Amino acid sequence: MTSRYTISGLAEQFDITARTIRFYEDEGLLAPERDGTRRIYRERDRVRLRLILRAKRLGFSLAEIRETLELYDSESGEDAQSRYVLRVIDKHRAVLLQQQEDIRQVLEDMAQVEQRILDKIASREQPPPNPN
Amino acid sequence: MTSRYTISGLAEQFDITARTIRFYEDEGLLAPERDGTRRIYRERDRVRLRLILRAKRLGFSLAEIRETLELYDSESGEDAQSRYVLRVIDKHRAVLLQQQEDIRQVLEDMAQVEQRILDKIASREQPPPNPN
DNA sequence: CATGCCGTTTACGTAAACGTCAATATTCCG
DNA sequence: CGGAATATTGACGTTTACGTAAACGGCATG
Repeated sequence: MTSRYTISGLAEQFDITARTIRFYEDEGLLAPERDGTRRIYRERDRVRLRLILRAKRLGFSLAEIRETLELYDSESGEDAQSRYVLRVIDKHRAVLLQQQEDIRQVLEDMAQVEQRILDKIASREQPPPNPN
Repeated sequence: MTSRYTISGLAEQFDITARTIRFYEDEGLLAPERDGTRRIYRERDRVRLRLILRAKRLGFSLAEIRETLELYDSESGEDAQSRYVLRVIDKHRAVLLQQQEDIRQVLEDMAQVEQRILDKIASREQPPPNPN
């Protein structure tokens, strides 16, 4: 019952092409099992793919995503390695917080443009009351 | 006193290269004045550039950014045009909200990885109390 | 058995976003 | 005024993230 997926199945689920999934494998982002030559994707592959696409929507490169996945997955046996990972996490967090701020700013700008337009439309439907 | 900037000045301010700024101009994102052959950037160019870089940090392409800037800047004289712009704004807003959600998810995942590591470190500094 | 239909590998093509010269003005500064 | 610094326009190079096509294997099915 350990759910198995075919490449075209996964592609359909995530609305991407099989080519894209194979490419991610070439780039070391996925490593599905094989049934002979055929790729077989398990649940963990699906989770990974979801993470990848999420990061992509935020504008990260496949190289960045791969490195991050490797790092976070690493057992980080040694203490030094653990502390290194913690520092990287902090850096990533900083980037994400910057993005949150950027989004806030853009939403704000958009709201202004929207308001300007709404005002103009309103001023045509209902001519401005003469402040007399 | 209407502040003027040289290309290298702007480049330094935003920590990008002059090449990048010229490229944005080629792509129709900027249109500075000229003093003979030399480019002169005013405050509005600086604001525009700031917007551009903000959108870039969110992963948008220069083409998308250009279209958006053109659209939002357009006087949108006709009513139909105005309503179209409003619809586009709504679409953009949806993308940004999705990104906010993505960021939340990634931050959550990161926090889990971090906690896992912190636990491991702690378990080495202070061996676990025997639940006896 | 022929014929689709997936799936696989290999390889070349492509668009985006600059980097990197090179050659040629301009301008600034002692 | 003359050299260094800065700017400009090509033009070609590069990386990323796939698209697209070719050539082939396996299997199910009418």
